[in-house]
Amino acid sequence: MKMLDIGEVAARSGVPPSTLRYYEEIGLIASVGRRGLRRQFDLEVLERLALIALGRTAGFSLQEIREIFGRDGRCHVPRPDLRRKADDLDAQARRLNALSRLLRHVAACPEPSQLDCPKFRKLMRLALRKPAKRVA
Amino acid sequence: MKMLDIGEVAARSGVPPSTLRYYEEIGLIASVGRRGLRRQFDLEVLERLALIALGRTAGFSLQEIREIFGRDGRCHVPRPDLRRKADDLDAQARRLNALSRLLRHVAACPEPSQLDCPKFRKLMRLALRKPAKRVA
DNA sequence: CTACGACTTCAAGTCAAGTTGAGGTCAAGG
DNA sequence: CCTTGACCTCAACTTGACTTGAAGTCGTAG
Repeated sequence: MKMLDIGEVAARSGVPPSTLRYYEEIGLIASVGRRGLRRQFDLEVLERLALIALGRTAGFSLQEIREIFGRDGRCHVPRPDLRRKADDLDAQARRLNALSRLLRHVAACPEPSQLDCPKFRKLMRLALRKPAKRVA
Repeated sequence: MKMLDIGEVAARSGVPPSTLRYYEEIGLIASVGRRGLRRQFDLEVLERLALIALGRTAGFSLQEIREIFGRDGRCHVPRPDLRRKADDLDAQARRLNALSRLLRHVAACPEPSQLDCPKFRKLMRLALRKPAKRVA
């Protein structure tokens, strides 16, 4: 089985070695062993890192990600919680879309102050539906 | 014109007074004056706070938010940048949707280890399209 | 008048998520 | 043999976003 040095993992994933060590320290990834001092990773870690990056951009903390994609590739979160998180993500996605439309409108609108533009205000009310609450 | 004490703003917005002072300090919101020592805010600040919350959950830093919805309600970001940010938001929204589907699948899938499930792997590849890059 | 509660400032503390640096190990090449 | 480069550890530092605490200032109610 092909093993990767930390440098290789860094090169392929774009995640710096210092961060990979940190992630290992907090139990977010695992090396499969050492060769001398050097950590060896197998290719699977790359998928895991991609998933971690994804979770991060979705606003999950590293702790949450560890829970959701717990070491051993198994998920230790009860199913209803997962579905709730999925709902949160959907709501969040809708907010992002609304914000996106808002930004596009700002980019296009000639109105001197945005707050004076009725379309802006309408888009904003729309973006603010679902009061933007962080859910741990 | 109705003015609000910091405590009222906190009560109506859910943002604690300490945070409101902090936001004022970094120029993210402005009070319209003082009565004695006390900051007075007008109602507009509530909309601004909602917008800030929205921006935060979209992953913008407070600095970015300040640029985008710059003091005076005007935006000081060049239009192409705004459109680029909007594109980022759309991409991000798509990733969130993919992640949501992934979570829902995990909640439903009986496969002992997710990595063994072909549907999981497919959803994951899908979620990972657009390599999840943070754009300042 | 004075006590209370809601505010004020300012400095320091906290937390997550890393990064940086000093000093050490090891294998391979010249 | 000895240098070089890639790795190692561990502690300390950084940044962003707040929070906390001590000490002080108001204005209104009793």
